Amino acid sequence: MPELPEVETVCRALARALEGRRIVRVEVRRPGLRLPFPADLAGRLTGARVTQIRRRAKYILIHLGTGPVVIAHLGMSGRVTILNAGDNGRDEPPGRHDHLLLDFEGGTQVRFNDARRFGLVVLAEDEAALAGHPLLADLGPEPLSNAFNGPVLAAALAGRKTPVKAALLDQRVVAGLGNIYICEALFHAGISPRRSAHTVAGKRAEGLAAAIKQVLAAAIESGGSSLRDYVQPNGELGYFQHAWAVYGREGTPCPGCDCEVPATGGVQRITQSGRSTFFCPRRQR
DNA sequence: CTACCATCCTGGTTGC
DNA sequence: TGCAACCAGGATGGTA
Repeated sequence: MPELPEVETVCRALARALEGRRIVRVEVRRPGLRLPFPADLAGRLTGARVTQIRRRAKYILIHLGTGPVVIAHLGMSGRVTILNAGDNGRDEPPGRHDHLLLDFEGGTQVRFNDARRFGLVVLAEDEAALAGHPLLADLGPEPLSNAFNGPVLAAALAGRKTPVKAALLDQRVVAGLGNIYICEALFHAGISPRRSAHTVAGKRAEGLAAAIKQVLAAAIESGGSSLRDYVQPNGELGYFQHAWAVYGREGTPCPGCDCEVPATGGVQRITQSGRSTFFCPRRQR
């Protein structure tokens, strides 16, 4: 589930539920995920008050006043559930993949669940150390910010011979995109995922930057995309998956030109960088 | 420096 | 129905 729109949705829900509230209990249920949990994670968080929750790229940042900043990433399968006092399941015991539980004053509990354990939860010492943290230091611009536009994108792609699809997966080019939204943005921009990255310049880069912003904004508006049983932290389904033009739609007619590519009968699926790419070879050049 | 590949893990789906 | 193979939203570290 978690590319930028899903992480943004999670951050907004966490901010609404937790900002201003104090952590009263922390349960760490395994040694770590992709990275080990910080030493004494429970001790460092217990008693702290959440001052602000923000997103950077696909990272969730939980600010604790003058204390450390929690840096969390959902990986491929990470989920966050917010359970308020009286909610269904609030008193159920944690499941096998509920690795971290945070209890807040007022009875709210946050569960960090991650079946595949590709996610992570680490700490930056304080706000001053955040930007320079190794996980964040090399990230490219936020795609929805003014710092990201056609010329900036073109500059980041210049000199790269790799396919533009692969370049966009590189978080140093632009932060927060993943496999799904790259396919969607390339489709809306009419650019082939196979096109060499450095040839996306000028007007093409303008169009791609605009398509990225538009697709991400629309997805956030829809609460993100639900894959499998992904739900927002409040239990609601995101529904942007119904708006996908090409992702997961191999063999269906291209919704842009309504063409049926003779060889395959519509949207094609290829493998790039070991991942599935979906596109319309007629509309995307 | 770029580019490609394997790898970390579990679970759901597909195909025989 | 059973079971094996394959596939999945990400990121990194090694090798060429």
